[in-house]
Amino acid sequence: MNKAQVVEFFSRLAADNPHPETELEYGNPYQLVVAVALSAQATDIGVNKATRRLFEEVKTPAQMVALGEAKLKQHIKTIGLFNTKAKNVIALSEQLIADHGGEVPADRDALEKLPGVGRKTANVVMNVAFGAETFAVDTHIFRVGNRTGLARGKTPLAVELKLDKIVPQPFRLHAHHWLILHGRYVCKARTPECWRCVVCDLCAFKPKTPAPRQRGA
DNA sequence: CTCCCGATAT
DNA sequence: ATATCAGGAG
Repeated sequence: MNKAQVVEFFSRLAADNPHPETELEYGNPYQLVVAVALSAQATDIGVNKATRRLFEEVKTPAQMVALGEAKLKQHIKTIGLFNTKAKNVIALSEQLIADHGGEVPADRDALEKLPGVGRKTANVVMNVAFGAETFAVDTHIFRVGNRTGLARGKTPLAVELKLDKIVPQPFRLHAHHWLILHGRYVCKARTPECWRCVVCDLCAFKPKTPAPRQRGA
């Protein structure tokens, strides 16, 4: 995909959704960190379902530590990997209190030192909470980048670095959300819905099954 | 590379 | 029944 095509790619996704946002629910940067940490290998809908009640009583690291690991597990029991996530969230909260005065650091390296926070989660927090032009490559972006030919790589990090090179202004701030939402609702893992994709003509992927017959159309 | 792990879509 | 879901750590 050449430069003009990349611009066209994002122009269309932007026209489709001018103000893309995360679908994770949170009230402050701390809750965002927790929500994203909980979202590994789980759906945003499933995470929101659990955090809605949790975040009513827990808004700070201190309140999370006070709640305790056992009660936290009960809150997030419906999310996959809940044992390790509960342990990480408690430890992460303790570390925020000990090393950062209970605040979320606006620093990628500091974020990555938090238990349960890797490069992808740190990139999400930097982008959503602090407006940094980061590219958080999750399962959706990894798939969309490789499938379309926009940004190919064998690892999420490789795709991230590729995106950082090729995505121009004024798309850099929201590129990662445009790609995620596109991957979640159109360029799906199992059954990509190419017949209603706005960038299908720019895409390297050619579906074997055509658009389904619509009733009355 | 393996393990972690419930809910949902296909 | 199985693949997939805003991954990270050992």
